[in-house]
Amino acid sequence: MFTGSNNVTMDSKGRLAIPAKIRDALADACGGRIVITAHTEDRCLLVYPEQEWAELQEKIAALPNMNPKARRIQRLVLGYATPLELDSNGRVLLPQTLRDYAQLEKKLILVGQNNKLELWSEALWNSWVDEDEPEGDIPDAVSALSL
Amino acid sequence: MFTGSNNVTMDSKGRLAIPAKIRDALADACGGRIVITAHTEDRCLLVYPEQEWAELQEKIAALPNMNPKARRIQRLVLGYATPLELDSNGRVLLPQTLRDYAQLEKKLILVGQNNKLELWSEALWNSWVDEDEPEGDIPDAVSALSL
DNA sequence: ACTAAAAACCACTAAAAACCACTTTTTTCC
DNA sequence: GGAAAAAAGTGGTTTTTAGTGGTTTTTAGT
Repeated sequence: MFTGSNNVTMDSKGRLAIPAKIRDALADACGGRIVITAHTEDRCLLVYPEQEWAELQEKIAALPNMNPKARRIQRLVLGYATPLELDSNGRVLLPQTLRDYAQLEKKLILVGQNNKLELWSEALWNSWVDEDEPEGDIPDAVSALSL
Repeated sequence: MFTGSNNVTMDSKGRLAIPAKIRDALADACGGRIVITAHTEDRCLLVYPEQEWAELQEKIAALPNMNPKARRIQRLVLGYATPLELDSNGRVLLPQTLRDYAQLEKKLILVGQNNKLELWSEALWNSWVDEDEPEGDIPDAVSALSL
């Protein structure tokens, strides 16, 4: 399980060093075989261990694709999904299209989210943290929460 | 299965180099024999392995063609469908009518969508990605999703 | 038969992948 | 607490492969 956040840096070739602790967790979870894709609701990337991804991929592929909302999710999630492996120094090379989608530059934040990780541009992460509370319905499960 | 997206360029003759990884996947799936046609809901092209296309073609042909929506789908999908082969350098030559339909210029994006690929003009892809969320019904299967 | 366009072929350039070396930080042992 | 060793992170170099552009040959149409 992944928790906690890390500052990471992307070099000029788009290589990203995975922090050693997360690297170990990934080695346990999936032998370092991961899939990175787009988040549909925010401009950030999702990092999945291979098996986690396989389950999600099936669910997404099964959505009714004449529905616009479902088609949007399919296009983005399947369309950006890229299997990646760590190089000999524990780095991954992020494809240009993923860098573009999440507006990644040098300074990034890698955020643990239990079964996956999120990868944000530091600037977008900070402005998301500063954002006002979202409007709209609050599900019962959220109202019932007690931190 | 096709996932992930690639920047590709079309040269002045309308030739399009298929990225090596996708080329390999296509070689497995269909020996490089593909069919390209129009997408009915967006101005982009669909790239199918031969067998996938054969199945789809039957379904489309079987639609009730007194219905306007069905007739539209038939005209576009069957009408633009073109079998193509890769040249010795792994490129396909896109017919002018397909280029026109999808407003393809030099810079394109090739997007994996599991059993097929989508080919977009980079400009149209970017404006689609930036578009607001679609209105309308959200299927239960979508609401229940958790990325 | 001649012209024009399209297909096949060939050569070069550029980008990606693998490799290697160095710097900095952390940990352990004295 | 300090020094040494190990691990982690960073950057650059080389090699290979993929992508790009141009040239020639064939085919088809007039």
